Amino acid sequence: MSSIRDVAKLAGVGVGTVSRVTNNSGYVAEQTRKKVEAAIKELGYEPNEMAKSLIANNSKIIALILPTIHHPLFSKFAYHVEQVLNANGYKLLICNSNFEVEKELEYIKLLNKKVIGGIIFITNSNINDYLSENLPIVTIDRHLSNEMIYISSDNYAGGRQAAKHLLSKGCSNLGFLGGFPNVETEVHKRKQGFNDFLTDKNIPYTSFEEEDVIEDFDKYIEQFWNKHSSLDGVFAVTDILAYKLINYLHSIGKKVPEDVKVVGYDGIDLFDISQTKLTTIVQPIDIMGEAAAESVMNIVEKKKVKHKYILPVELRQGEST
Amino acid sequence: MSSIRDVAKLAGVGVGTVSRVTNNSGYVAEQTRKKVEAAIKELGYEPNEMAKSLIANNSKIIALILPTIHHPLFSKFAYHVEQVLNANGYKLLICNSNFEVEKELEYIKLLNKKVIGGIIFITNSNINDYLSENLPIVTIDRHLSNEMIYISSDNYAGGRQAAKHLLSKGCSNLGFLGGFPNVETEVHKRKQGFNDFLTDKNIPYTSFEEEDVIEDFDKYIEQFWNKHSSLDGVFAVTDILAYKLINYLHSIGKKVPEDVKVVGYDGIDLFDISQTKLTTIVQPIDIMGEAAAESVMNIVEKKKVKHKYILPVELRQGEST
DNA sequence: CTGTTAGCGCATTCAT
DNA sequence: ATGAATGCGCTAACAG
Repeated sequence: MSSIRDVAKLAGVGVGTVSRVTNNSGYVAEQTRKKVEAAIKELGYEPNEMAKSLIANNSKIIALILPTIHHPLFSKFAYHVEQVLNANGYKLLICNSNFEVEKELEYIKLLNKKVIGGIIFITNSNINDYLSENLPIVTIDRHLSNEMIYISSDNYAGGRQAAKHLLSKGCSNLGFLGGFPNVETEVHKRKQGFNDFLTDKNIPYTSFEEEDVIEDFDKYIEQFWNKHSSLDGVFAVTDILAYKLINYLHSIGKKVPEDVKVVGYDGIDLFDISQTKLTTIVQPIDIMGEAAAESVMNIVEKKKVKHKYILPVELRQGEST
Repeated sequence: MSSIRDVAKLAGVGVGTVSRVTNNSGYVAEQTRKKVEAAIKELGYEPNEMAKSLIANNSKIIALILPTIHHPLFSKFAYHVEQVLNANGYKLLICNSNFEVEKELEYIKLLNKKVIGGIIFITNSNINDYLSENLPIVTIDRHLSNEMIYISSDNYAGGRQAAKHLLSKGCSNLGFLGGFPNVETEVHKRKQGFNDFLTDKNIPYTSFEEEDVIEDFDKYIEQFWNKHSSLDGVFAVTDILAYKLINYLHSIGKKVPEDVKVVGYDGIDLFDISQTKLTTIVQPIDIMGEAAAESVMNIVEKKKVKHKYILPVELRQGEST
């Protein structure tokens, strides 16, 4: 690979001039520019980005830390993040944390090592203690500190809509199927919205959650139904839980939506893979990804950043209610 | 952020010594090492990776170029690639090409710019002309040149198995539902295997493919069925096509597998989202990801590399046959 | 307008 | 065993 000096020599100019040409900065005579460009072409010269970053003391690489990229919601999110970043000359690094704090911390270190310039963070870990203020980090569905930018869908409104919808469909025995709320995330507000809507109307409902993470989801669903088999309307906190519940109900001879109606949350894309279209609260995951990308870039470039994005959700009518 | 000089000053040693400590290279007295390590801790020093890469003239970042990360097969592949890379101190960059050649070329340039050290490539583009030999590139399902390493599942065997399976299930009117084979990829061998198995036995079948990429997949499926509505056994070249076909058949009142049996190819993960489990040829996408990651790393580190990985597939019996 | 030079943070000789 | 000096490829400041 040829360096800036090779180009300078071939073009018969100084390295400063070459730098000015490749960066379109400062003055350079049209004649000289032509000579330099010719030399660049002849040598197939490409500026070494490492050297540039070393001087600029920054990196145009953004890391996306998430539990696993192998999840339809996250991979769609990642897609949109990458599209926006790339349009602005940034690159996207992916880290599957698998919920391991050590791996998350490792990537935070890359911030100091200047490998990456910023982080978009989807996590349930308690990493507050490890984070100093004013780090170029954007979190999703998580309000870590007052300083930190975060983005989420309107979980609270979504919970309310789910309750309202189930009622409007004639359900009288409502239930909430939650996950593992061991950490305080914005996702809790789904339940809160659901609860508040019903409580305001003095309508009782049952709730099922599990403090400890359970490996076997099918067992989890079974436990849920064994305890609450009289329900005729369920709000599942994620689409995947909703689908699993529907499959379970079918397996025990219950009909959806006739016997039980189910509403999910997320709006994951299915590529026509599912036969029953799920009624669900759709997050604008594309917009969320774009907002996340723009926010990190703004932090990195020290521009103004909105501290908080709460994006509107929408109920999509499917065949499960 | 503190630099190596700050550490040297605080520890009362030269920068060379600090370098020797952080890299565990050369001799350094136990006493001195302790002093240096103390200084490092006190300052929270992290070596600047940019500077290291500049000297080493390499990058421990690998790029994965694929059509879109928002596809269940690719995102699973990416997951496993990242796991292996990360275990070896490498990082993974994601690029959604959306089938655009320009974007693919842009990332190949990053190789020269030293931003990345290698590429794992999933593409249909004709990029041969742009690629010089001996680039640290591994391709998936694509045999670009004799020099280039490639990895794929045993598409040919998969095609044969699909044909054999449909016959064994009693189908007598077989069809192949293909995609857009405008470029020569290993995927063609799925059809070849299917064809050869049937031709050997003198069993006729019909084939449906489209040269130009069609945006509307549903229309594509409809066209297919309108032309070949007498089929009772179909091998769809991908799972997604298979699912779309099944949904279409249901919509026109056909029963699967009673009226028509369908076999797919890929074995994409569904997280219990689908009710009908598809019978399909399962690619070992996890192993493929791991092999891809190991291959690029070996190229980057100039170790021995196997030129070709053809990984075995397996038919998974579902409810669609 | 352009050439020269210092220095980004680090690894690596080379004396000592 | 260790400190000083040199240079990786580049940008920015400065002199001309």
